Amino acid sequence: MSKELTTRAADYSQWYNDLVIKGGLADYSAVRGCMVIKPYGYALWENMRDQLDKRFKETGHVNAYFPLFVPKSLFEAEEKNAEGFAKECAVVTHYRLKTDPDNKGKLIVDPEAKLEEELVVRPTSEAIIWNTYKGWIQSYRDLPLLINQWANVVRWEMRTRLFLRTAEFLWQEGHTAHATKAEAIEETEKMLDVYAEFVEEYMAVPVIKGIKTPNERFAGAEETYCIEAMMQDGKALQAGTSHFLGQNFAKAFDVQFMNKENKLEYVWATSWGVSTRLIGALIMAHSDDQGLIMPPKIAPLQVVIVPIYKGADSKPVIDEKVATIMAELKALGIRAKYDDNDNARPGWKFAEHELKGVPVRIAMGMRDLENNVVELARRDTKEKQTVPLDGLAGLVQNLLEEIQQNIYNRALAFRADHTSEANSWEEFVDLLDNKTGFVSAHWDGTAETEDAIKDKTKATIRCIPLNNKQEAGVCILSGKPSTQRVLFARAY
RNA sequence: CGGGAUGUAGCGUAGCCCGGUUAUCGCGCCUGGUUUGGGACCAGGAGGUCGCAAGUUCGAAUCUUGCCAUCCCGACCA
Repeated sequence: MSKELTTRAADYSQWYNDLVIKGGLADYSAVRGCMVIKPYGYALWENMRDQLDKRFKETGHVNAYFPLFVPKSLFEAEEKNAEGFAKECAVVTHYRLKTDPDNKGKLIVDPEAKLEEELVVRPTSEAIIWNTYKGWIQSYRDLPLLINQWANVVRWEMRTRLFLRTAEFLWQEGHTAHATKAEAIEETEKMLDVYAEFVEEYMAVPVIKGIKTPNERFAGAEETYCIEAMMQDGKALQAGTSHFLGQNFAKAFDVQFMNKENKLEYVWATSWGVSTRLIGALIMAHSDDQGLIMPPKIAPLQVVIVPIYKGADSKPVIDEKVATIMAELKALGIRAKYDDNDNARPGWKFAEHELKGVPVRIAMGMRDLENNVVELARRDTKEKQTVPLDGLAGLVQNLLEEIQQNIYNRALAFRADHTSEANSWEEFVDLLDNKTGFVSAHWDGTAETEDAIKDKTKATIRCIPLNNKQEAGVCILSGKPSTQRVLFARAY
């Protein structure tokens, strides 16, 4: 079969790629490091985007759109931010092509059409946005400014992976300006909560909320908050970040406001983002060797109905019954499809919908029709049951909720199983190598130790969990005193 | 970007070492028929710049060089 998947045990990376490609989420493109998001994958993204967008708006944000290009002089204004991204920027240097005089039918960059100032293709939009905010903010009455944009960004990565790290990706980036430090920090934390709630409740992926160490901090931020998720191979994935930017960008772009006391002050900033990388997290957190497993709340398709018929006579009878079921499902807002394509037989359809991760499948044949029942199958456990037609829609609705909860619980249990405490270096290394997952251990708080641990084990500090328990201990590597444990893991 | 591997029809592949008729097989696709409760069967058919570009040769899927892409390991990666 061309649709055969690599198993997780055989080759986890290949399994992941197979799911993305064969599950119809995305395809490789003609551009290095860039992918085509196919309709099924995009439908998933749209569902995720719609939920997030709703929450952003509920928390007082509005959407806007800023340019793809950032003049180099603006880009370099905030030094740390510029430095952090410099190595992965695509840069536009010319604005015209012309026909090659030496090679008919080919085009060359017109050397006459060199831009006076290079344009950086945004790897993130702080620079262009803060340059704009300068003109929008004069008074405390203009604050807070709470803006989000849905956009694409480009980061010229050396090594790319479908959804997890592509040269171009889709995301949202919130950029807010506040009158006080406290309010900006509150915003940073609020948006982290929005992310955590969305990822847990809709994507059914449990996350750890925490803050990054200075080493792992966003370039130009005072503090980076993050949510960290765990994949089925025990590796961590940063699922979203929310940054408290202090006054760094306000100072770099000279954004000041007049406060109530008629004094000029620099504004306080935040930025926060999640990307199509979340789709990678979704895949690796839930799916199995048969294919994708979509959380019902954001699944492009929640229910698929497969007719089983012998001869042309029975099909119209089934069609009629299914039309009723479809109407009932749609009345409850359930995304359902009647897969009556005659080219494929039922067994093929079952396998295909399992590959695509459709949460619930309903099969209906004459046998069922006579007994007024259908076969109801759930993707997460592969369990099948025969249920009466009466009250089917309600039952399906409950089942969708149960599946959502079940895959969350499953991921949570996996994470619990793969979260350990290490109290010695030997134990630490052993856990990372053999148990994988998060390892909670004491760290002396220095960047040197953090780097040394990374060099020796490839594990990084994923975060210092919020509201972390304070306890005296000694650093796993240096033996120096420590006041708290931090979460280590190998990560994507 | 460094090391390794791979690239032959939509997918998976044989052939490559040791150059030589019309590039192998399976799945998928098209037509017709029979089918349909876990990836159907029969018959007929279409589909190939052998990743791309140069080179060596009378002759290149096969040898050489460069490039591109994917995977693995590293570096890098907010």
